[in-house]
Amino acid sequence: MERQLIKYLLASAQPADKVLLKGWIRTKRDSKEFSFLEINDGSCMSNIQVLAERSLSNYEEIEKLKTGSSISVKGRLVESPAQGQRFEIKAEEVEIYGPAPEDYPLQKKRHSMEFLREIAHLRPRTNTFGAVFRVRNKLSFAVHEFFQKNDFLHVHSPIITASDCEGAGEMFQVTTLDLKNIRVSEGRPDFTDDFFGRQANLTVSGQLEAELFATAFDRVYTFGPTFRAENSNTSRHLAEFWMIEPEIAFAGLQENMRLAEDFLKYIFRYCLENCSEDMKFFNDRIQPGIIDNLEAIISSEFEALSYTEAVSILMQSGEKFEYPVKWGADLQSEHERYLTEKKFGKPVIVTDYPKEIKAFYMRLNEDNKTVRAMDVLVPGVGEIIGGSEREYRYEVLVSRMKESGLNPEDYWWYLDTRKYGTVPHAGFGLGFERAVQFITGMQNIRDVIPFPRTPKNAAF
RNA sequence: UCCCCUGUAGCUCAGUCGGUAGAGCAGUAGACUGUUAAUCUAUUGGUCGCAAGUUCGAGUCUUGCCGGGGGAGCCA
Repeated sequence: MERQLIKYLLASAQPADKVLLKGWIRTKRDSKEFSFLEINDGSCMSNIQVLAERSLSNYEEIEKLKTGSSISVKGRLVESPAQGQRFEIKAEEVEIYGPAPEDYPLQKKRHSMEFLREIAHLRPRTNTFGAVFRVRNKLSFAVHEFFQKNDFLHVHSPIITASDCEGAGEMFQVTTLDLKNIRVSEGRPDFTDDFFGRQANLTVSGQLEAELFATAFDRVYTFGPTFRAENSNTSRHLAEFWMIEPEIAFAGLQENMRLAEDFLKYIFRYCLENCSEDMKFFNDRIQPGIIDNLEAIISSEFEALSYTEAVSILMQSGEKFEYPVKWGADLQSEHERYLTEKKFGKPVIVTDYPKEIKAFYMRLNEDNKTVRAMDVLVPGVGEIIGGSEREYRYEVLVSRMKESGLNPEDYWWYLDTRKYGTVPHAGFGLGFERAVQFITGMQNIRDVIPFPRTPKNAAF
């Protein structure tokens, strides 16, 4: 007899005589002559109800089973005589794989997210995290599907990088040197002894590599782990996270904005259509209204405005901000919140920021003051995408590097793309976990990644 | 890294003015012929985060340390 997943059993068109299912007991209700076992196998949010009667040969053991135990059930799929479910299983044989003693931490009650974070090895067995990781899975698939349908090439950008300074944040060092017994010359470790013969780090961005490939394949994307050693303690930062970075050649800021908007709408719609049961759970229990919200976003146009326009809107808003709004200063979280949550109530794309507050590789505008940057802000999460049209003019890029205190020689390979057949191009970075957060309504980014890495925390 | 809040039973939490520890769930024992977070009866369970201080007396007040959360910065 072939085992069937619970999601298919529950979706059956009619009863069936012989079925086999396996899973974990979520809860059990006993009566004198029988027990109801609610079984979940992770294939869907719903449990299937199993009726186990005293006539079963091992009923005495079944009766003692507790929440968390793993079992296999052979029996009949029958229409349920009671309210609450269409089908249930009338057990004919119950095999016990592993009972769960009474100290199983996930009892049938509400647990706090903080407590569940401390038992990250068990939390996938809860309703909330089951839904989160099913949605995360589908979302990941949707990312690939969108790009593949649109002729993008997936690039596996390196995780270890030896480029001296990428400038996107503090880096984790990668070394095989014996740190307890390190050879120092002139006050510094001698990296010529190290594995790569030079200092190496975990990547903080695949963008530079994506740019290289875009000059060959036109449209590319990376989707991989990214590492930032910042001492960030917030609900939207991780030390290890997954980033999606498309890069398109023969394109500028307009095409980039269009891509970002189409992409977000596509993956949102994909989740609504393919995770409806889980999305209903988020809508009912985690963030009321999230489904309507996403649907409204899919059918509306993102608001696009320049940094200069954003500053003037903020100054005329009459809002009392903790940090004053001033042209030239970066937008604070409260300013971004006002724009996306209060003023427009939908995603907002802010473009053309002052060059002083953005990275060296962004295309300088004619005014010599601003660069073709874009940030996509969404309600609740804030910045979900950061990107730009890239500076493709060799001389301008070199002088921007020098202004930023970088040594152009360290980037000779990057500069080569501007030297040989340079082309206008653009791209952006999307924080995958922030997208999962936005879609599910989960408040803390640590609860949308299987095993979160944050300062002072790398358990599991 | 900075600011604020918080730490009491396995979990979620209450604990008044400083007077010696409490509920629900889970567990345990039993009842119940269809339950849906099943219900009903009884019941076990505590280094009140750690350390020091004030006091006749500290879960409660003070200080330090540690853990957790929220906000800010860095960004995705």
